[in-house]
Amino acid sequence: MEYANVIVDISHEKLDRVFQYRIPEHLKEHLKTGMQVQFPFGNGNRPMKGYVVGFTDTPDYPPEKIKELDRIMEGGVRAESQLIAMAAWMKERYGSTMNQALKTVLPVKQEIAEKKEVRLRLIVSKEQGEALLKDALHKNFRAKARLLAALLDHGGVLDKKEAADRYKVTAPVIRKFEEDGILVQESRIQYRNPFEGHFEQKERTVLLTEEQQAAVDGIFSEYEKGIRKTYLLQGVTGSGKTEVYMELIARITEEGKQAIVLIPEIALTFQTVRRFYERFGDRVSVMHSRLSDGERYDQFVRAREGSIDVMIGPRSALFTPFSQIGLIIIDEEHEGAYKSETVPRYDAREAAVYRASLCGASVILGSATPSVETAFHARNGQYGWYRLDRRIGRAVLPEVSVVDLREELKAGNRSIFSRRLYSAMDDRMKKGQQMMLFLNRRGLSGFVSCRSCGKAIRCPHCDVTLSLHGDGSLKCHYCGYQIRMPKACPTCGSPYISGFRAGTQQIEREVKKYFPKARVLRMDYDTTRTRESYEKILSAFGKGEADVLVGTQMIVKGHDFPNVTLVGVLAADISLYASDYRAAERTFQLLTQAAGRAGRGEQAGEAVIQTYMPEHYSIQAAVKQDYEAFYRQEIAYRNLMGYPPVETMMGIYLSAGDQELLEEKTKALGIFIREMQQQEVLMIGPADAALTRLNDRYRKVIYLKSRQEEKLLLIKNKTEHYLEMDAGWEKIRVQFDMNPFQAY
DNA sequence: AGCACGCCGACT
DNA sequence: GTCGGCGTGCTC
Repeated sequence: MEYANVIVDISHEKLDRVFQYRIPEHLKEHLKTGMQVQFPFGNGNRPMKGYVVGFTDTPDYPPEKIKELDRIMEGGVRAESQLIAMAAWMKERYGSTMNQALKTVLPVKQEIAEKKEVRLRLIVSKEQGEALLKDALHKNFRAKARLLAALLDHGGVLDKKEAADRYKVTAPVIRKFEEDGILVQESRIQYRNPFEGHFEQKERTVLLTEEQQAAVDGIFSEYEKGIRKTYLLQGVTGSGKTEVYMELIARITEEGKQAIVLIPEIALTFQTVRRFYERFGDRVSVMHSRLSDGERYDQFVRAREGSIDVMIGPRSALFTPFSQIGLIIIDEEHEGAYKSETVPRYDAREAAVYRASLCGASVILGSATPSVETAFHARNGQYGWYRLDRRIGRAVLPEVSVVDLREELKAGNRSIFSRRLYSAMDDRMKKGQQMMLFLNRRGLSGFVSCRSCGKAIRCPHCDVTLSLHGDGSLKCHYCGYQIRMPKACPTCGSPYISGFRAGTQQIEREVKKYFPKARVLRMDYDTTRTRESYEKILSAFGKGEADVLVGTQMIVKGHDFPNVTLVGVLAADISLYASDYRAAERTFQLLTQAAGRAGRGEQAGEAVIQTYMPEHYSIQAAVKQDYEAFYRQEIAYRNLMGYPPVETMMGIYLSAGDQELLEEKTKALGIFIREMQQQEVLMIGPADAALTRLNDRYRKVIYLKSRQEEKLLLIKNKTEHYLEMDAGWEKIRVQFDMNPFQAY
C-alpha cells in the first residue's frame, strides 16, 4: 500500500475527514491502523499529529500534491488510537462511513467541539483597557476596538463564541491580544463524580460459593498465565454472577489494569451501581443516558487521566478511553440492547472481543440464558465456559406450570385469566404476597381488526397495526400517528370492528374487576416515559405499596422482589409471532426470565405460563427451566435453515421517499449482486421490508447468507463501491446489518 | 486550529 | 509607495 488514510487530531468540522499521505519506504513494514503519526500539514507544513485509519493504493487526490508522513509517534498504542482502530474495524465489519464510525467511538469528538465554553478575560485594568480602546479607535483598528468595547461592556469577561458571532472578532485578533498580555482565554472544565455523596465504600467480606470460587480461580489462573480469551459464565438468575465479576475485577485492578462492565441500559439502576461503588469506592464510574453531555465528557476525561479504573455502562461504555484494560464484562449478554440499531450496526459482544484483542484483555459474557451464538462458541471450545447452577442462600428455582388457553376456551372460560392462574392469584391475595403479571405487548388491546373483511387498521406512514388505547384512540407505536377509533371499517365499511387480545391496561382493569381490593401498579412504555417514573414504580412495588405489578418486558429484567411468589405470563406465544429467526430464542429467554422473578426470597415461587401453543419447544423448555433442551432444538433449526451462528447472515436495507425509484434501484442492486456469482452465497429477495413504510420512507431488504463470512464482507465492499460509482443512489439510503437481531 | 494571501486605510 | 491589520480560504 502506497498511501495512508489519516485523520487530523484537531476538533474542527472542516478537518473532520480523511487526508491521504505517502508512506515512506522505511515505515511501510511498521505502519498499522490506529497508530499515531506525525506529518506536515497546511500551507506552512507545520508538524501535525493524527491517526492512521486505513490504507489505499488509489488516492482520490492528485498524487503529485500528496505529502509524505514524517514518523510514527512512539509510546505504544494509546487509548485513543485503540478507539480509532475500533472505528476502522467497525467500518469494515458493519459497513459505515469512517465519520459515522468515529462518531460512535469518540462521542466526545463532537461534544467538546460544541460544549467547551471558552471565555475571554481582560487582564489589564479598566483604565488601561479604555486607553487601549481609544488608541485602537484612533489607529482605526476596528476589530480590536470592537473586542475591547465588548469586553469593557461586559465587565471584562466575554464568551468566545459570542465574541465571534456577535462582534465578528476573528481568531488572529484574540491571539494577538493574548500575546500582548491584554487578555487570557479560560476554559471552564470541572470534572465531577456523578456519585459524589450518594454512596459509601464498605469493607465487607464475601464468601463465595464453591461454584463461584471455581469460576474465579479458573479464569484468574489462566489470566495470570497470560492466557486471554472469552468466557461464558452461565448462571441461573440469583446465582451470584455479579460477585464473580467483582472478585475478578478486584484482582485485575490490583495489577494496575482497568475493567469495563457492560449492562443493558434498563438494568442499570442505582442498586446495580451501588454494589460496585461499595466495593471499589470512587475508582468506579458510570455512564448512562441521563448524564448530560458535559458529565459524560467528564467521565471520559477521568478515565483517560487514570483517576478511575472501573467503568459501568450500556454498550457505548465499551468505548471508554482506558489504556490498560484487563477485563471486559458483558452482563446479560443475550440482550438485544447489545446490538446497535443505528449505523454502524455493531454488536457490542463482537466489538468487546475485538477491543480485548487490541489491549490484551479477557472477556466474560454472563447470562442465565445465553444467546445461541455464545452457547455455540462455548460448546465448540472457542470460549471458556463456567456454570453457576445453584441459587444463593435458601432461594430455590420456582415451580413452573403451563396452561393451554384453547382448553380454557373449550371449558367456557373467556376471561384473560385461566382457572389455574386465577386460583393462584386468589391464594396470594389472601396470603398478602405479591405477584407479577407479564405481557409482551403494550396498549389497550393490541391491533383492531374487521370481522367482515379481516383487515387490521394500520398506520398510513409506517404500515404497522395501530393500537387501541384507553381513551378510545388508535396510536402508531413507531411514529406516534393517532386517530379516533372509527365506527366502521375503513376498508369495507362494516360496523363489526373490534379490538383483539388484551393489553396491559385491560389486564389492570380485569385484575381490579376480579379482585376489587387489589392494589395494582402498571408498568409499560406509556407509564415510563421518563426514567424517574420507571424507578418510582419499581421502588413502590419493592416497598410493598401494591399487590400486583402488571407490565411488559421491562418488569422481568433485573430487580429482585423477595415477596413476589407468583408470576403469571398471560400469552406466552405473542413473541413467537415476530417475523424473524430469533423469535423462539427471545421467547425462551423472556419466559425463563419471567419465571425467575418468582421466589427470590424465603418463600417458594410459582410461575404460570398461559399459551395457545403449549407444544412449542421454547415454551416446553422454559417450563422445565431446561436451557440444554432449548439449545438442542434451536441449533438444529438454525442448522437446517442456515441461520446464525451456523451461517453468517447479512441484511442490506434500502429506503427512499420515492417508491418507484427504490423499486428500480433495488432490482438493479439485486442483479449486480447476483452477477458477482459468489459460490456458496445465498441471496434472499429483494423483498419488501417487514415495515414497508416508516416515516414516509419506503423500505426494501435483501438478505444474504453464507458459511463463509469473508464472502459476505467482500460483497459488502463491492456493493459500497458500486453505490458510489453508479448514478442515482443519492436519494436512497443503504445500510448493512451483520447478523440482524430484528426484522427491518 | 493556524497559516498565507490579498485587500484596504494610514503614514513617510 | 509601503507598512501592518484584518478577513478569507485552505489544509492530503
